[in-house]
Amino acid sequence: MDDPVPLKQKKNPPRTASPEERRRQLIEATVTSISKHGISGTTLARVTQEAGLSIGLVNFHFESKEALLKATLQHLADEHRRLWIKESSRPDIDAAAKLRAIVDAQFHPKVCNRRKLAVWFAFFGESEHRRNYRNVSRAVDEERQSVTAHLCASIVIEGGYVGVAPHQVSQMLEGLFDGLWLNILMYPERFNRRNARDQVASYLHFCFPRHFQTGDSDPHP
Amino acid sequence: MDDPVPLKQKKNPPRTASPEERRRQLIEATVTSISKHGISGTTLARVTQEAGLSIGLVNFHFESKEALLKATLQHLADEHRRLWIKESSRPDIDAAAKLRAIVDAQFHPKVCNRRKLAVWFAFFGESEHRRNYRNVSRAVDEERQSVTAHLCASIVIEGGYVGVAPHQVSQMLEGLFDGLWLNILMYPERFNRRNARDQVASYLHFCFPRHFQTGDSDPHP
DNA sequence: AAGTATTGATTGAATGGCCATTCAATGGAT
DNA sequence: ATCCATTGAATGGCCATTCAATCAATACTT
Repeated sequence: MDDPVPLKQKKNPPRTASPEERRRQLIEATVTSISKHGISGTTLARVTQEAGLSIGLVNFHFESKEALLKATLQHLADEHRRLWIKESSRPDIDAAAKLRAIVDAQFHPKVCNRRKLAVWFAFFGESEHRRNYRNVSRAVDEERQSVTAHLCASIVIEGGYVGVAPHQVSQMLEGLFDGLWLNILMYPERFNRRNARDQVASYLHFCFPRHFQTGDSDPHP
Repeated sequence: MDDPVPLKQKKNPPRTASPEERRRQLIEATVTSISKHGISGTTLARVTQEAGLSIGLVNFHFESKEALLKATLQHLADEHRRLWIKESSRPDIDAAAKLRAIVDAQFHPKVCNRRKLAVWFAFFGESEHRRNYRNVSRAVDEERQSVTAHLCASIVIEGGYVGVAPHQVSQMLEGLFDGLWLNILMYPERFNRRNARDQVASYLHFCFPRHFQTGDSDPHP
């Protein structure tokens, strides 16, 4: 039983069943269900129906509903981190461009859409799930703030700005990100990705006028 | 809270109370329960136990759990609105002071504490409750943004500021308020009322340097 | 190749627990 | 005596989880 299995057929054609594929399907269905019905309205029956699978599969591929939720959160957190890391790690751009990339990632359609925002705020909404969120995202959140703080520090030095505290700017950005996300989720007619980005841009223009131009887009009707 | 009445008598607390009083008690208990257990963990059994009343009372004084939740939200919204309206309506202060008063109200301990923030975010977290939130708070939220926008416009004229769009500042403030609330709720060691206020102050200092000094406000933990 | 065993994935009915709501009975005030 | 407030057991519905049975794919045997 602990013998290494001879895997000469690694390239097996898709079996009628899949290992990781099922988990992915279930997580995807969970995101959809949470965005429509909230966490408490997300029953295993709904998730599995959404995924087109039978109800027993959740406790087979995940140990419990709780574990499914945690995996869903982890999935979103990974996806988000990958996005801003990728864009802001390019060696060919300067600090201001990297900071801009982080902002853009925050409001990238892949991450910042009502379906996924609903999931984030679902986890923010109950203390039990907030604990999960902290476990999963605290390090990522702190990492992002730390990175932006360093970028701000570089920009301050580069531009010789005075009276701008990098750490404070980075904390402000963290607050803004979450607040604009909430506004987009809550009042989508008044707030959207574009003017959220413009808001942030206008703030950065105040902080670093020689590195950030003020928002270019037209006022939304 | 505590009555000066002798405590250790078996039947001393009034056995029947006015409907208003009972509603208040139940709403208070609901806030406590939601902050501890979330909305889905807030069962009528828990609420009534917290209030020291029997379970049947909720459906007597409110028509349903749903109605109790709505009333709780309304209660918080009213309390919040009363606070910033009161402080910012004083006729003896100028626009900048009024704007400062709105900011202070947003982070006043009576409103901005983890117990009540948890309730707000509980309602943000599920689409069904978000609908309730919108019904109850949309007008208030828009009113507040409108008021701050007008105050910003006054300040712009007064101070002759150029390149500052009042509406954009007010939208930014709305975003900041929510975002800082969330950060305080989520990471209370890194974010608190005071530095939240300082964050906002530093932003307003950028916008209106001659009207707002950078965060040197009186300590108010 | 064909047949058989083994392992792993899938199904959904059954189980037991929790919950909002109801309501008949009781208590207390006027 | 009447009316309103209060109580909490009973009801019925929903839900996560379990598990025995079933099915599919691969490995093993002849």
